[in-house]
Amino acid sequence: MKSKKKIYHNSFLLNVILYGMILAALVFILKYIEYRYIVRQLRMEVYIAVIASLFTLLGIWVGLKLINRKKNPEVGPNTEINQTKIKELNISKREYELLELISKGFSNQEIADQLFISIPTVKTHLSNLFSKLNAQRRTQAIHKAKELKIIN
Amino acid sequence: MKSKKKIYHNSFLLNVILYGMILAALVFILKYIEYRYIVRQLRMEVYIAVIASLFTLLGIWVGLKLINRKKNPEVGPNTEINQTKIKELNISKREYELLELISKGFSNQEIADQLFISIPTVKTHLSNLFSKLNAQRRTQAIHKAKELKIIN
DNA sequence: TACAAAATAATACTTTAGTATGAACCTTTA
DNA sequence: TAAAGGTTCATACTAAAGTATTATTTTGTA
Repeated sequence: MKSKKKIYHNSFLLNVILYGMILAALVFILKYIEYRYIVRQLRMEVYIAVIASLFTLLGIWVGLKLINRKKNPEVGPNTEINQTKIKELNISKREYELLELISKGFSNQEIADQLFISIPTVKTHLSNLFSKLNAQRRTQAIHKAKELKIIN
Repeated sequence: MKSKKKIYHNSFLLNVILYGMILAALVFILKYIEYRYIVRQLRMEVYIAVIASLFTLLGIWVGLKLINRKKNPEVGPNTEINQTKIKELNISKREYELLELISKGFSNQEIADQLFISIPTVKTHLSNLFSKLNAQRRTQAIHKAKELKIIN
């Protein structure tokens, strides 16, 4: 969390510096054009058009950067998990853990191995979970859990 | 599909017209400022700064509009179904139907009843489906199918 | 400390799920 | 028409999954 925020902040600073440098470059270019056009006594309109175009492009670039900063946080199809519902259904920590594992397609044996518990224990947890979710099968439990937004 | 494209096209035209009008307004403002500053013999830099600021803002606005056009299509939590992958895996129509049903938590018996077929037929279809998805269990098949974005 | 809830486990059993094999029946297409 | 692919079904298994009951151990908390 903290490191993520820091990175964000740094990239923001970086962009500000980049923006400043590009601005400086533009001012330099403008000054150069100004010098040439004043010396040659060309039409003012051309000068204005160049300035307008350059800064419009700069604005577009800044606009895109701004949007990207807003877009990143909403990336990811993962729906927010409904913690309230989990507590409402009295689903324990361990039961929820098992729920996540069956949703990933693991068998009772695989779950037992991963959590260092016996198969009977896995079955007990799942049996309790199913009754809390009012499900008869693990597939049904997974489906209901997703509809209730308690898993992704 | 077609109506959606039309709406898109129309809103694009609308934005172009809006952009044109704002551009015209800006040019008018510029001309006014030009007139005043030339008449009063003020410094060129101030004039340039005003132009640059205005067109930068214009650019930001255009940039935002461009991004919004790209952002809208990705609205909606339902992921697009990967039809190509389904064909790649040689999953038949019936097999896909069964896949959808097991993902909704139905048992073989319930599926047989819904589709007016026998349980052995359900098992045959699922067995073939599992081998195509390289899955050992229905829960695993569901999980893999979701990862491959062939079901929601 | 004592109590409640949670986690763990075992046994015995029933029910589903999944595999393997073979076969009949339709369409579609070469 | 013959071949191919898809759908259907059956039998006979094996392997998981799920239920019910009972019981021990942890753990958090009044």
